[in-house]
Amino acid sequence: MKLSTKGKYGVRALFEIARNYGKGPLAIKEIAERQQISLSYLEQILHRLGKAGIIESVRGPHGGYELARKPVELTIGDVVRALEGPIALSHCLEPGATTDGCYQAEDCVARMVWSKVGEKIEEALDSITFEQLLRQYHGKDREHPAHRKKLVAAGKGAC
Amino acid sequence: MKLSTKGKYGVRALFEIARNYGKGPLAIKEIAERQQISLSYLEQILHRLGKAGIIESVRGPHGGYELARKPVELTIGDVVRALEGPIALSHCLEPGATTDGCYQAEDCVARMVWSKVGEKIEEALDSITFEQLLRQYHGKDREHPAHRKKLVAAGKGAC
DNA sequence: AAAATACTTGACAGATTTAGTCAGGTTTGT
DNA sequence: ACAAACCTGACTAAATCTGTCAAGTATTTT
Ligand code: FES
Ligand code: FES
Repeated sequence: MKLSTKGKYGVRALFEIARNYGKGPLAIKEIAERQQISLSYLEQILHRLGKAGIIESVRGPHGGYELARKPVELTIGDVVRALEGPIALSHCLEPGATTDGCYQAEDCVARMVWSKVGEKIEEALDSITFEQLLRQYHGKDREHPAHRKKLVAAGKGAC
Repeated sequence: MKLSTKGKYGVRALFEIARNYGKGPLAIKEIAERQQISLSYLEQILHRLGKAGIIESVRGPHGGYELARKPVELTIGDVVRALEGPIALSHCLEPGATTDGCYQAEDCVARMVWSKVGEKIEEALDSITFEQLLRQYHGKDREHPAHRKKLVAAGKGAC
């Protein structure tokens, strides 16, 4: 039940992009430095977010990435789904799952369990918008790259 | 955001043990057959559940496993925690996490997010008891080993 | 037009985790 | 004593994760 770094990095990167909302695109290099994420890896992540319609890219000098919608319309759930795939605790609860290799419906005791829990997770993820994050973070500007760098060097724990 | 087979098999195995509640121990071989789980692998799983105080073992002939508490006092959350470790979306939200390599507290934007979501997940998991599962399953006895066997052979999807 | 900036895409590899096997051992009822 | 049944730890193959790398394509500034 851990999140992969993709999801965690994605939220952190989007947080930076969201902070820049309304001020034009933010360069990927800038994001990578502020959040101490490998630039090459970040490219992969941002590309996925682009395909999911969460961010838009502006090419050429002074280009970068910007939010495709207002922070209030972007939830953590959107990001996690884009980066980690659909929230389904079991394979047969995924959207396109076939009946083959699966009890489906009332025959399967476990299905109801994982389905119910999955719904709660989505609810929780979708209840948090980037607007809220921005508001919560307003003013506090203590997450300096240097600090983050030390953490990443330590190896474990960064979220 | 997938569950590992440990968690899924664990719930299925415990479901069988719970069905036998009050009727003495159930042999591991029996469980493995009914749920089509590899016997050797199941040993690992049951051992963990034993260490977690969820089941008790009876050794010797006619031995087996039985629930250590009443089905109404056993939740899916107990099982998942025992088999997949503490529910913590990020490493630094685990119980014994140190401050080293981690912002902790209000400095970290992401912390609140993953913490809040984690709580909701625990809530959902802990709201489902095996009593409920037994009740729901009462009478329906259509999950035959043969059927499950076909599913497992199919490779994907069993939950 | 050329150069600079920045995004795009796909292949690849090392580390880690998962899923499962195996080979013994120990305990206990008959 | 014997057999049924659990106990334990080591081991491995496969999958996934976490990045890296290299060679593109697109856009804007000068
Ligand atoms: S890095 Fe540990 S709380 Fe965020
Ligand atoms: S096996 Fe697919 S719903 Fe349970």
